[in-house]
Amino acid sequence: MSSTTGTDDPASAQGSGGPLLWRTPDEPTRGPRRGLTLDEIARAAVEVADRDGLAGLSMQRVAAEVGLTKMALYRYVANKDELEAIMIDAAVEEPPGPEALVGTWREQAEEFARLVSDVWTRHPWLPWVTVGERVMGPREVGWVEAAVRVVEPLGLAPDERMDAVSMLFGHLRTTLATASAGTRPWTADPAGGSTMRDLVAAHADRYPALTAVMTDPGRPVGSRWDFGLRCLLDGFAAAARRRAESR
Amino acid sequence: MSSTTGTDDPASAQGSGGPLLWRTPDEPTRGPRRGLTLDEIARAAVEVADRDGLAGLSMQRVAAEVGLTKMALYRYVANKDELEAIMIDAAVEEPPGPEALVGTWREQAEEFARLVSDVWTRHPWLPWVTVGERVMGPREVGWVEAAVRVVEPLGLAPDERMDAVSMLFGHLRTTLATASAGTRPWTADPAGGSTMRDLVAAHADRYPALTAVMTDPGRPVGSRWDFGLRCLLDGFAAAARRRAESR
DNA sequence: TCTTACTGTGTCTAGCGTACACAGTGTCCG
DNA sequence: CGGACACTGTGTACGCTAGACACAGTAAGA
Repeated sequence: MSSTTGTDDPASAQGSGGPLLWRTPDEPTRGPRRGLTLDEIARAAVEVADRDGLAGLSMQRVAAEVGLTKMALYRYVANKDELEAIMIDAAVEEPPGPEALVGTWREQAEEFARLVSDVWTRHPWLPWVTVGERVMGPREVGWVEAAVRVVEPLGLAPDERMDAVSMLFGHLRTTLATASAGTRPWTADPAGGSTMRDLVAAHADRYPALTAVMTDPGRPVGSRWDFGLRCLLDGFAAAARRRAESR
Repeated sequence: MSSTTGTDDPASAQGSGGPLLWRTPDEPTRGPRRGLTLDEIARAAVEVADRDGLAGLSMQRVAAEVGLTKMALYRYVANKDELEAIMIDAAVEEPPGPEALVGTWREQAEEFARLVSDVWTRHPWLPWVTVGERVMGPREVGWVEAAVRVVEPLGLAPDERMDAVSMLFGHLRTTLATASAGTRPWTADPAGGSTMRDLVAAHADRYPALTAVMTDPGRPVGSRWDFGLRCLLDGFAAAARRRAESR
């Protein structure tokens, strides 16, 4: 049952994404050296995704990028999910440390949102892939840790703290995912670009409230981003006030 | 250029998801009658997705469900995206009319969230598929219309109204998408179930803030749902106050 | 009756993830 | 020093996907 089994599986007997993310496997003594490191593969995969999007990411393409056969990749990762796991943790880079976030909790939150936005804009596929049941890597957990630190001064209950962090990430994800789809954020959330505007205009009688909204000239995108984040942080502040009063 | 071309394509010369959602194509006079209606196909597709999830949804499976060959489906829809479009609009059902939402804007918002939650829980794949650049169907637009109506009394600017609606949908999506993945919402957002708890516990020194959060017993799920929505609506209220004061 | 438009079927391609057998390579042990 | 053996990378194969295309059959208009 110990590691003397000498199996082929790079993620031997552990769930996908498990050990590779959190533990450097002990190097084998026998056999040819590996031509690549996991980091190189992760970086290549990130590059492919940056260039061709998530849909263009295939074992084939990544293998070609690093000069390997498709099947040779399976010597490094157990399956595509695990590849995605390591490339996510490679793409998110190092989370901000305590020294990078200063000032009031609100200033820290705004700065944190800006930092996440930076990374997720550099890798537009990130907001799409960081949903659902996954095993997070150490760096990604580090980002969550940083977010929890930011909301700590609010004095919320532990689970409320986590909920607030979830909401913050969710908001950023929604905003950036739709923004990266080439659409204006607000038309995109459950809509689809100018087509939505046209459709609403063509059925103005059915959608009076939307028609009123659509005929508005619209403000610069910057103020939209501010509005959403401000709403959210105001909500957190209200929750904190509520909790402080009830105590 | 008129419709006398007599093409094979069901969505002739128009982008995917276009005409089928918003316009009933004129029935042909010649040739055999169709064995099915679009609605029947949409319902079958919804059933497949409900049963096997989005990953299990393929042209093959849907075709088999309605007793057709895979390729015969392409007589009804132009491609898989269009199939998804019509099945989304079939699954969301009729949006709530003005009579269904009464009381203060806050009560209406809470009721609206409950209604969306109902539908998205019945069809757990819906929160996942209603993102990104798409053409929305009439019913889906109806839900957005209803949401805009709800936030109208707040007196926000038109684009702020739309932003608020986007945030509301985004929040519900995040919450329900992660909830339907079988995970507790707060562990799932950027995490993955109990593994996250284990990982954090194993690296408590690296993640002190998270460790503090994780060791909390946790409240019932219901109060979590309340917390998030309350935060959001408090944020909207604050925005409305801000706007009222500045005017 | 003949033409024509339409429905549904069968065949085919390109691509996907991945299971498996195998050739080559390098190290440790007898 | 000579296997034995563990390891890396390759090639082949399978089942699946979306979709292009050619064809048979059917029904209505000219």
